[in-house]
Amino acid sequence: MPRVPALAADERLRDADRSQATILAAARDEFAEHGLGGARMDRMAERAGLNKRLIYYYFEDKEKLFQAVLEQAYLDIREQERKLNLLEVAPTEALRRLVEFTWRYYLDHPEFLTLLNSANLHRARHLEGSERVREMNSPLIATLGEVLERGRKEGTFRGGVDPVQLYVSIAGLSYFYLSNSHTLSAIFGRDLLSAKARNERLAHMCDVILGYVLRD
Amino acid sequence: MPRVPALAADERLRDADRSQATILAAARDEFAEHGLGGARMDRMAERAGLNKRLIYYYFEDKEKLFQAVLEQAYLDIREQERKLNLLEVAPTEALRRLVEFTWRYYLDHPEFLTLLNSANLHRARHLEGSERVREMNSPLIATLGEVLERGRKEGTFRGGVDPVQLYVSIAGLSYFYLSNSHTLSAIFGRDLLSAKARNERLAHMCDVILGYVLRD
Amino acid sequence: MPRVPALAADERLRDADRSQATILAAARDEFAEHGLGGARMDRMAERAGLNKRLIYYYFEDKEKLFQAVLEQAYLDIREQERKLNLLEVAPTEALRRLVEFTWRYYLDHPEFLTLLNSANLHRARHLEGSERVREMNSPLIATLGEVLERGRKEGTFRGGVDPVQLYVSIAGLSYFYLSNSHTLSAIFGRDLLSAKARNERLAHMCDVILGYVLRD
Amino acid sequence: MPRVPALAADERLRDADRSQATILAAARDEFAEHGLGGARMDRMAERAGLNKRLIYYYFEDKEKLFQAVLEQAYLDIREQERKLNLLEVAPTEALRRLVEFTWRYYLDHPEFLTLLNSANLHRARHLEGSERVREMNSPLIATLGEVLERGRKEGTFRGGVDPVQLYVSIAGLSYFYLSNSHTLSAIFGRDLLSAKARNERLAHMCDVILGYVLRD
DNA sequence: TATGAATGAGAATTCATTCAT
DNA sequence: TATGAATGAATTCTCATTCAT
Repeated sequence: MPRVPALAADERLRDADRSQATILAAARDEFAEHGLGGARMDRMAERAGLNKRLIYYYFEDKEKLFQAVLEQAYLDIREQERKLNLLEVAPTEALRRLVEFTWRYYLDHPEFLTLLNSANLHRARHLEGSERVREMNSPLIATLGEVLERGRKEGTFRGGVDPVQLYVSIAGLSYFYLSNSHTLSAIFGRDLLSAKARNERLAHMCDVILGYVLRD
Repeated sequence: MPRVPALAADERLRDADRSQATILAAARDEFAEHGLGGARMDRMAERAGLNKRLIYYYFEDKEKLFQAVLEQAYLDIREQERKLNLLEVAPTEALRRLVEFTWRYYLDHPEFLTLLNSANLHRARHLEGSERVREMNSPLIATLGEVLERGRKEGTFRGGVDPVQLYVSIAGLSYFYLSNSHTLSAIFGRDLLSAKARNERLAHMCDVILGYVLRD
Repeated sequence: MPRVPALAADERLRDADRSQATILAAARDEFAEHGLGGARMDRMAERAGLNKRLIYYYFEDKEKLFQAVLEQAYLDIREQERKLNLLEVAPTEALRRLVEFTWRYYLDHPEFLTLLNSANLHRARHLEGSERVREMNSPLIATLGEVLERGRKEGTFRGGVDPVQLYVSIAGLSYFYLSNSHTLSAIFGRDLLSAKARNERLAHMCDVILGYVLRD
Repeated sequence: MPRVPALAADERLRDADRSQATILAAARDEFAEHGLGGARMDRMAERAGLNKRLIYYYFEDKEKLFQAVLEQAYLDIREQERKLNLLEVAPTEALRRLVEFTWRYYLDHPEFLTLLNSANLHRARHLEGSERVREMNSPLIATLGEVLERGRKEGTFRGGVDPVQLYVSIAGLSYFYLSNSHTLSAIFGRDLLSAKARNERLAHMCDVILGYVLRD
């Protein structure tokens, strides 16, 4: 005779999902802070407030867990990008929004940068099997291509711009600055993360990207 | 009592130097391939063909070894940059040379990228103590500043360009593309390292940087 | 409150019996393949297609489960032996039947051999409590004793043959050959399980046993 | 300036050998007592009075260690068998010696029996790679074949006896009795290891083997 | 300068078992 | 009767580091 009402099964299900999500978040932070090699399963369990064994129960092993974390990370950024509605504003505005969004996202999600770094250190072997990741990412390039095309038709943008190249450049301008801010700050003896420095960087990047795309 | 005749003092020294250099190279490769957390002292010794104990003899511990590797890496790239003689050619040509060199260097030294990534994952704590690194790097910014100033005076370059921002952008355009080439290739389903793709990227980057600096 | 109509009491029981039998068979195979130490409760559940928790529900723990498996194994072989009706044929024929049966049974039930090995590795502590096992086994020796006695009276068998010794010898001749067939095959570089080899072994064993028992 | 005399290098070597031998003995006992699955690396280290890490240093992993233990075990019994000098005595005496030796050896080395059992549980995969084991074992069969041949020529032995079959029978008669003495004692309710029982068994086995081989 | 032997702390992973329903 | 979720205690194996010469 169950003491709780009929929702029990649902509850249990929801618990399982919640546990998995908690683990995933804890793992993401741990991987982001220490890299794949430096991350500790013990610390993840502690961060999640759950038994270490449970991580293996749900994710099999460290490698598979990392893969799950990566997929989740891409899922998140691409979902946010979709919300920018780049096709509903003027092309120039669309590009500016993308540059700003990318900058903001990397700034707010430093873990995304280090996760990418780890993935690349291991030659993206964690993405190879994943078709989901490719599916997730192609819409972005399609959208960017459309923006460029509309700008060109309108007469504001130059022609012949490859959306993949442009996306990589937009991302790279933010990425290198933020991912390497520690070494760069040490090297150039100047705080690159002060509010002023950040504003300057954003302005610079807009100038660079728009300077390249806009017709003279 | 050694059975082989005593070596001349400087001969022994030369052996010592050679051993250190061998270790450093082995360590660089190991750190580059596996990251700081994933690198194994055992493998370094094996790569170097020397006893593991010797690594400790010369470099004290893993952290210090990583620091030494990093310093060596910066030393090398900055030395190569110096050879570009950017002040002896026209400003536009100087910028183009810098873009090309950076691209080329990252392409030829993929280990440099992963070393930087590792250093940043650990918040550059390996550079903090090192004054040498700052000293190494400032001349580059000074030179770039001079190039920009001469371009501006000449009338070819726009004014108000921060050499640090520009350097970060130049580096970032190559860095992101190459450092993340594995994930990007997986994500966009397109080989970013084919000869054709590489040429296109280089052309694109020159366009972006010069498009930004040149006066319309 | 179950959504399916209540089962008749005996139907539920039958399900319970079936589950227990399924578990027992799965456990027997798992113990036989991996030994007591190497057997995995998880795998048993999987083999049985039942929830792991159920094994504990019915058998309390791994040790008790092993004991149950062992008892079942003895129950089976002794029951088969009873069916030989050794007292209904001539003594010589009875012995030949026992040798053949033992050989055949070990050949068809390799799991019996490994279960015995495991039991002995653990010094038979799984049988100590079990009176059932002794009860099961004594009739065999009694029967064999009778066969020998009849043979002696008849004049075909020599006297003074201890039925326990003889039974151990009959079992041992088959057991060692089959239980160690892998190492022996490896050691002597000759397949001991080919049809020809098996026939030869059976003939050899009959010769040995009858050669010993029969009066010259 | 070394404080110990020039033998140092030898000393060290001997230490390494001694450590390996100590580990091997500890591992043999542990495997024999608990089987491959139940053996604990920790306990081996404790038994050996050496650091657990050292076991991995010398033997790589548990599987390889087991293999080394097995090879050592075969090496030992075959070496002892060689010392029997079976070709220097009369054929009947030679067989009796072999039966007695086998019995004695199994009695004195119960670990040999359980090691064999473990090896067979794992289908002798630990011997597959090992050519040494085959080499070790073939001389025994050759010797036994010669004994049988000489007995036949002499007129005391029957012809057509396969030395492999005979060897397996000799071993099996002792093996089953001793390896399963625990279950057999429990089952038949009679102590099979008392001095009296042991003497009776040995006499029985000689009777069985010689009864088979000798011409009537 | 160079090395083989040795170690303690810790890492990923496993396992029998229990909880809650 | 049956099950998915959860756990604590091991267990195998790894790693940076030190010893002794």
